[in-house]
Amino acid sequence: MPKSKASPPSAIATAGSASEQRRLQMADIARLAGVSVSTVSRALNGSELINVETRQRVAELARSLNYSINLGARNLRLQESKTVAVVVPYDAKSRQHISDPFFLSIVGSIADALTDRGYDMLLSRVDAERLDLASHWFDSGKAIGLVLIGQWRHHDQLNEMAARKLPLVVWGGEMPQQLYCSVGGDNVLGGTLATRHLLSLGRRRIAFVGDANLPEVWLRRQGYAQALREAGVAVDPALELAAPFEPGVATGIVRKFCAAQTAFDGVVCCSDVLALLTIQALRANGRSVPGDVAVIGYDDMPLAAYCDPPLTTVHQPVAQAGAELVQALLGQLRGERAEPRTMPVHLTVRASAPAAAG
Amino acid sequence: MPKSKASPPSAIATAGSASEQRRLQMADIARLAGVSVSTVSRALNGSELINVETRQRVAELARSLNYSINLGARNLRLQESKTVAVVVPYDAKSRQHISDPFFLSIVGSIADALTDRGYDMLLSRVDAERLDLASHWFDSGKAIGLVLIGQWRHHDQLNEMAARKLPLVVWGGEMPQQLYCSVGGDNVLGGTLATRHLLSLGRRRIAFVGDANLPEVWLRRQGYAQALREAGVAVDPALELAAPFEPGVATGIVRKFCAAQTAFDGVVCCSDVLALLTIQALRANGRSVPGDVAVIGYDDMPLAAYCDPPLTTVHQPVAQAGAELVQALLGQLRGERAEPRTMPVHLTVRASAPAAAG
DNA sequence: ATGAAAGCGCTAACAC
DNA sequence: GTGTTAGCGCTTTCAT
Repeated sequence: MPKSKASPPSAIATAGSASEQRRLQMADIARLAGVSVSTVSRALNGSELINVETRQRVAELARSLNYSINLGARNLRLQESKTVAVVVPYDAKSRQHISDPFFLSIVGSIADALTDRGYDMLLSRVDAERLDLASHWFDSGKAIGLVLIGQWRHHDQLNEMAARKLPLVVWGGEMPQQLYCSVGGDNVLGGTLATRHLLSLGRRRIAFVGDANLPEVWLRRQGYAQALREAGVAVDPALELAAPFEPGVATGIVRKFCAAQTAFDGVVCCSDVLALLTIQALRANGRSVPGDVAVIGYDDMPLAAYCDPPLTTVHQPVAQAGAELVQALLGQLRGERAEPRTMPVHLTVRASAPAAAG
Repeated sequence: MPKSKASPPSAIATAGSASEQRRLQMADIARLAGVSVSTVSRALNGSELINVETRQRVAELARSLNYSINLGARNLRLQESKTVAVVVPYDAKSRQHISDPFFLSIVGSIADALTDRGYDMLLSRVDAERLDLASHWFDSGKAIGLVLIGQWRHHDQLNEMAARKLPLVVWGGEMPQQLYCSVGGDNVLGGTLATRHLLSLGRRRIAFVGDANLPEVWLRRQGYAQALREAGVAVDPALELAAPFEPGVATGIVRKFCAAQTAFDGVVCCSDVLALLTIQALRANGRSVPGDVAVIGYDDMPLAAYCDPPLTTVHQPVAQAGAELVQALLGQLRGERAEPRTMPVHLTVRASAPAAAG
């Protein structure tokens, strides 16, 4: 059985006195203030019922003793928990953690949005093959809902989770027959903008680098193919390279592709990191960027402007992303129907695929 | 008052049935299994006291209903909470969030270490000027301890927090008269290795870029100065540039420095991002890297190898960092005296400051 | 305006 | 081996 209720006087001594410091609780504050526990509770919650003078005295005492309400107990009583779980999938097979700067930026953006609204963020990783395990955070009451970063290959698992009425929002692309709420950039538009830009530079042999098993990449490829068709350029499967986001795995694949005979004068990459890998591989083969091959990245990560060459890239609305994701989740919790949301993206033109001359 | 204990039969229906789904609890499982709540509790916790057959039946039932123990209630009862708060300070003045790839890598590393040991991670940001506010997570019982990423300018606040007996570990450098437990790379060594390398390339006018108000940078500068002295090169204050980590603020400062008359042929930067900024500024001024100026970064961020030129940089032990930080924190919680820990670093040589010829 | 008491969902000592 | 019961620290109804 836990520590007995009785406690030595030293328990209420100021911080740092003893090495065995019992956590302060309302009863202590109540005793010191000469009021009841309920009064302390009300005072600390700013209840109008309590005399202003008493309220301030209690608040002052609590602050001076560094007392904070025990949120576990409060939440249990109130049946709520102001905590959202943010889940970053990782690839267990390649043992590669998802450390793409873009995903980390999204996490930062969510952290901000949650903080603004007074929520805490529980950050965890989950095997990308078992996205459904993420529901644990909800089932155990630790979090009131989930934000998942990316759909990966498991559109189906996500649909099941949504069917289970799990409060869930996913950063990713909007797919046909989707039951869950997704928030993401307009991937088709992104693919189109990048491809059109390369076409406007006179490039005709345009490669596409990214794993089309992922919904977001699949959509970007739609945009890519569409832009090519618009321009009367045939889509050539030989120019499509299925490279995953993890640099460790992608490096070899990209190098082999760039060293092969396949001729191309432009590349649309599905992340800035992939663009960087591609540029490096091209140069290693004596091809210049953007001279021989113009390269476009995706995400517009914070470092994109500081690379050499600075990356032309599809800018994703990271700053808004957090707010949108959080808003969608909280809406769902209020019982609103959570519609998927696709946000506009734009092309940020830099040196790796500069503006057309003239 | 919260929902009454009485509940309609529908409450125990399988997931996804109703839109108003009450959370399952032990009492439900107990009723369905025809046993008492304590039996369920024991069964789910794998107590040897319970009949194997009963235990499995209960476990099976719980799993099939997607039941998870309410951790809030469990923690309240057990007086523990398997949650660690990881706090990333941000610069409120410049409104710049700390998004340096290195700090994010450290967060990832901590996430792994915590997951391995069965702990959850509460990630939050705090104003770098008020690091002491981070204690809230502990005081409120949400977390059993704190991991702070970086000391920033507030060695003093950290000392106070430690004096208050807060379970706390800080990623950063070990300073004189330090009361808190720090874990970090050997910054003096890092500064020395970088500087010596530049000296070995024949460089003599070596600049140092970083804000020496930060303990880690201060230590690196010690190493820098020491290496110069060893080589009989005078330390020239004109070659020291106080640039902060935030790219937004640093960019202008670095550009001005590179555009000025000050002559230098080597630079030690205190982060890879600063190195990138420096390289860009140098090139903008018609100076080549590493030809005219050899540049060394710090951290060896994941992208360092993919930049152009790939960065020579001081490699920080990120992978170990999480494990060390977590181990130190848990040790403290077991009452062990938490000694600061300094880990070795090494230089990763790449093209921005290549190996000496021959 | 304040206090007494019940109970949030769980665990574990104590019965049997 | 299983049930009964008393709290963990808090909020809130109800009584004063």
